[in-house]
Amino acid sequence: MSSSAREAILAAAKRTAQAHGYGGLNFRDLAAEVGIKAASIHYHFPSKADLGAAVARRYWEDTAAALEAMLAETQDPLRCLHRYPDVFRKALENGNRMCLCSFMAAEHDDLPDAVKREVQAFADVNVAWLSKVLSAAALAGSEESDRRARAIFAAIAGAQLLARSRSDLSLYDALIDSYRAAGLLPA
Amino acid sequence: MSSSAREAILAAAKRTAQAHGYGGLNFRDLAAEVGIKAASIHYHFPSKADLGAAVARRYWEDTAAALEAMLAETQDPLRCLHRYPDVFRKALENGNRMCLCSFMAAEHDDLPDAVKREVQAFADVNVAWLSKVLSAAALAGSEESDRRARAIFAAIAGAQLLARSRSDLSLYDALIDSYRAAGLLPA
DNA sequence: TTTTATCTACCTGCCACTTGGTAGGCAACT
DNA sequence: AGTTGCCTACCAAGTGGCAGGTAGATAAAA
Repeated sequence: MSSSAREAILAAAKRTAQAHGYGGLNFRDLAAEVGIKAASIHYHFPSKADLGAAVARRYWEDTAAALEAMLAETQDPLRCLHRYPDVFRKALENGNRMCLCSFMAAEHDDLPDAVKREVQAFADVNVAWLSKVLSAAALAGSEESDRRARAIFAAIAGAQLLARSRSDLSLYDALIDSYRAAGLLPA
Repeated sequence: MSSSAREAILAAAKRTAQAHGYGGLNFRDLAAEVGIKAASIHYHFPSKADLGAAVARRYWEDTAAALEAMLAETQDPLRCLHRYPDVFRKALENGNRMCLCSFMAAEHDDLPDAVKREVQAFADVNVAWLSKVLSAAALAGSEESDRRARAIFAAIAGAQLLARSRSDLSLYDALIDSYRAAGLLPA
């Protein structure tokens, strides 16, 4: 396997960044987790910025693929919309982690430009998908669906953040319920 | 002035933490900003955890006072509710910063317990105030108002996070508008 | 078929720098 | 005399990153 180490590094870095952010990434701990030496990571990712950008890029690529797969599978926009919060729920289930790009959004001022771009791409991917699904479900006009999509994305990110700060998964569920009750998400 | 340095440290630490989080706080830079030496900060705050907790505590105390003042001044719950998003907008206006406690919520796993407690207190203060105002405006039953308050708080935190990641203040305004259009916030 | 060269993927060892924190001193005020 | 408030000087641990080496695979040249 030529790039198994590279994949292992990406996977470990993703897990770490979801719990400790970009600033929490460091070559030594990452190397120990993968089972190689710190300097070897520089072979695959010359600088920390390269690593961070690669992790964030992989993150939104995976998310985009998962969302498209969900849509292709169910063929039901409303059902997809209903399941969308589960995407963010999974991170909380997995050791009270959070969306890598939400964390990095907070760290915005300290991110290399290449990383910032990937973080924005994650938001773009989510908003575009939500907008498409909202339109398909005929829940909003094509102009309004874009703004609604952004609102849903931001609200869910906030719910995840609040739930994480309490280590309380049920709080996340309650917040999603409240969004539905308030009309932000379809009931 | 006995505690002017202490106050200056707290103020500088607040500004820094709003842009770089708890992890971004460091004694050297803080001292330089205040005009004293790094070691001197340890006189006022023995450890970084003490400093972080003090900053977070002061943050929610100030917020609580500002919210109560707003309520006392206008005497109009609906008007207060309408102005609530401005509290979070101010951080963005001030150098694209964000709520100190939202940032620290992301850093949850790396926070000393004392800091975590103050971060939670900030959320409690906001939710309690919102809940009170919602009830007073007769917009929700006393049970429902609590859940609605949490939803509003989380959604606004998410909006701030997203707007910050784009350095786009108008995006924050657009998101608040969308929340109103969707019925999460009163129009 | 042996030799030479190149590439991959990793290693050891080091460097300059930053981190939070400590020890001890000193001058002013009470 | 004791306390307050700050200082200089230092430290151990950790940071990202770099220079240089090496074992093994591949492949072209002799």
